[in-house]
Amino acid sequence: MTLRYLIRQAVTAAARRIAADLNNTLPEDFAARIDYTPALKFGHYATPVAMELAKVLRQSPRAIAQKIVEHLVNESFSKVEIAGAGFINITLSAKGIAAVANFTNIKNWLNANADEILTEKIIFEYVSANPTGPMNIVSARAASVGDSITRVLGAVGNAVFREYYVNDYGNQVEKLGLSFAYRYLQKFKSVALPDDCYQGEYIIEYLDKILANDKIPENIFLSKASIGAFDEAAWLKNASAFFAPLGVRAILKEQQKDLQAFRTEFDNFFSEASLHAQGAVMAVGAALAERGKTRSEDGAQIFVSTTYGDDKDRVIVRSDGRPTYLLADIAYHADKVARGFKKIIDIWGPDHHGYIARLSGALRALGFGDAVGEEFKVIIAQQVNLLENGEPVVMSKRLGKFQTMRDLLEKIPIDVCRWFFVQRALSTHLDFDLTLALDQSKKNPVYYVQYAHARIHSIFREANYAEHEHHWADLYPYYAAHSEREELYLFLLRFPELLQDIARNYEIQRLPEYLYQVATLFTHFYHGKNNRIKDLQSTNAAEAAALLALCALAAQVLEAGLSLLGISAPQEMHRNE
RNA sequence: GCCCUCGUAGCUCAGUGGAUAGAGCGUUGGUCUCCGAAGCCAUGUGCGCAGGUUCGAUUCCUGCCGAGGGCACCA
Repeated sequence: MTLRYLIRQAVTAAARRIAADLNNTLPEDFAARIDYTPALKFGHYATPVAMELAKVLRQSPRAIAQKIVEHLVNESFSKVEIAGAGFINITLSAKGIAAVANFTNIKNWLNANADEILTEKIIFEYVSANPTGPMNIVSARAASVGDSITRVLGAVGNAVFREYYVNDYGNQVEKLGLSFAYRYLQKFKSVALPDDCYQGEYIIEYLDKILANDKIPENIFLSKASIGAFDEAAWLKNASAFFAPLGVRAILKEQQKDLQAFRTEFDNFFSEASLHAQGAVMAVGAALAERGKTRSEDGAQIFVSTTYGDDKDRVIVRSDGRPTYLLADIAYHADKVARGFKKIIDIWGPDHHGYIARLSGALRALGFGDAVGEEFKVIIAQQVNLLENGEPVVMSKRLGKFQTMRDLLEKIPIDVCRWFFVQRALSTHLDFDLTLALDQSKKNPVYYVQYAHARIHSIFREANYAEHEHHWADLYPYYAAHSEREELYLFLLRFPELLQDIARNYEIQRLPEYLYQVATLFTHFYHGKNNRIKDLQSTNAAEAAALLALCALAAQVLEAGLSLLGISAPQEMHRNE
């Protein structure tokens, strides 16, 4: 249980009783909002519930607050008072804190709090870059954020399945095959690469690997002899079809390597082509038609997405009979529903935001979302601007400039990359300052947080402390009334509350913010005159032990938090100069 | 034309509708006989403009101004 949960239960119960006394009933899902106080002098937590209920209960906020305060006489609270227009400020007693802090290890505590939020079977799709080239910086951002959010979702008790959708079907793949074919042909003949082919040099690298490792069929294989007289158009067609799947495979493999280097794991790579092969794509089109959600126009089949708030209806089967990408995507998401997921969350690139209305409309047309607890959510990953010395970096590989996820990783340490990407809300444009990430590394927030963690371990070394279990529930008397200790301790106890919030709103940027604050509060504690553990060890061993336990809690929170962000928590820091 | 994101301190940005709006960088000045100075302390008259909803708006809604991105029977 978390402190906030304890208070919410008590305040909500009090509010219900007061409403009942006034012959009023609060909605079933009513729960009092519990906030943090701006400063400890106001208490530990605060609730504006009296002000929120003033209208519905037809009483003044202060009158309601007064009644709630009377109902909150409870051994868990040492002080409950009204402030301002009707805030109720709550100070927990040592007993109340002990009841919550009765864990001996932060990870056990996180697991024990799973009942405080709705835990669901979630499928989380992110990155899903086209298998037609190296991954770009937005993919790196989506990888960092998506991976961290899934770790948080898991940490608070959800079953999360991480999936990557591979667009290994359609025009783009055909173009990829054609690009390989032309690059192969170019080895024997001077021929220009068509404009609609992938221009990147990486195609040649992958081609050379394929030529070296795969068996090339006779009708595809080229030599100086065969190049003399042959049907180039026919050959291009065959060669494209041959190279396309091999190209996809090779590129996907490289993407997976990059993702691993980015400390991003997936449970599954889902092939779009497999949906087409099963007939699932056309089947879902038929399902939409059966439900009366489509119409025909010029031989094309059109999904009436305007019924669901879209700007215009969308083609799902072209007039030539081929399905559009949208229909495949609908089939893919219908497949997620069929697999039993209750929450479907996607991170998409900035060019896909127009797709949200039509896809969520299609899911609703198919019946998903009618049941309580079913949810489809799309988070748009906005673009990333790379800056160097304050100037935008031109995104052109041809000019030898910076562009890919791998380029980034080669230049910037992974811990810094991950931190920078999760530091800002995914839905906002991000300026990634390479100069700041590198040159000002000493002022880099990620190092500040890691440094705090390393410093705790330095204390452990100095104090000859061996890590073991602690019973923090009994130690609050050592922390109360010492502002640096108490602020640190109470802030650390918010950790699971924060993770629950992130699991609900996906705002991962709050985690680095919190960790930075933990590092700051720890540093304040560390510099406190009465907090010198080394001195206390000879004068008051029990107090020294209590402070070591506080340090251990801080270290556990920092380590757990950094780990959720895919960032290392070193026990010693070394400058690279 | 429509859609998305964003206008908060000199700069980069926090701030799930609440009590004196916060950090970092930069500036200036202090600070290592002391568990790590990647630290600490001091130093600041800022929510683009106009309405609306609300007991209460930086936060939600509408309009305007400004910045960036996106709008296929491509994927």
